[in-house]
Amino acid sequence: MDPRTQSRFEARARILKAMAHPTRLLILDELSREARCVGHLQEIVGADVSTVSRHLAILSEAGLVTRSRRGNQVLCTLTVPCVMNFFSCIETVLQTAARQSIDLVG
Amino acid sequence: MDPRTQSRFEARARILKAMAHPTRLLILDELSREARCVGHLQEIVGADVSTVSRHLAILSEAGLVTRSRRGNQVLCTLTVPCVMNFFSCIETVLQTAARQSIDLVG
DNA sequence: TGCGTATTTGCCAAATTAGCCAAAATGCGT
DNA sequence: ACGCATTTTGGCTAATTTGGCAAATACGCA
Repeated sequence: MDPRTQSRFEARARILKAMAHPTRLLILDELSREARCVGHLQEIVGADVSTVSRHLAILSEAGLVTRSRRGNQVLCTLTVPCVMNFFSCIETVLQTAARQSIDLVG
Repeated sequence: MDPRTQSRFEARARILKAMAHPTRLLILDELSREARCVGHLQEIVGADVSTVSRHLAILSEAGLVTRSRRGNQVLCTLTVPCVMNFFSCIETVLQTAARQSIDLVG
């Protein structure tokens, strides 16, 4: 395969991989409404702060979230808001799957 | 956290996780153009057939691809074409990241 | 039934991921 | 400089993912 094509798919996969975790999706969802500091996100997520910090590092590395110091704390911002649009499509996938299950049963 | 919210994010994450692999993205990309059998996809991917079959199983389980027997072979179809739309947004993420790198250097 | 082609599954080793605790940073206020 | 609040990193373990080979399965055809 064309190595350029190869690396384009790898780049895309890296971003999807960064999103592909319930906690990280929750974080993205929250940040799509408003920029938040790590502590706030931790409350929502309900896991160890270190865990949340690691998730944020992953999102940051993928370019989805930007972290900036605000004195004592770190403010997290969604860099590319459009990522949330994808979920309307995702829902379609889920609904299609559900409908097919119903078809099988009925 | 609300368990209903929890499981909604888990469902979304499962789908993203299924997409989050270069080979599987390549397969989805190919299928977005035309339905293909496993052997054809294997040629494009260039990995062991068993590996491709496993990737297809993952995509199928996520509800992204449907597999149906056509005599000797298995035809793979993209169930929800809109998944490919996401990539325009992904490209935005990549470009934003690239632009920021340039800003840092320049 | 037996053969050849197409696809899936069992099994295994290597690599990656996720989560927590403890420890280190980072920055504010005194 | 010191204590306090906030965030990140080191180190560890358990679980998951990936990929290939070999074996099994599914199907069409003679």
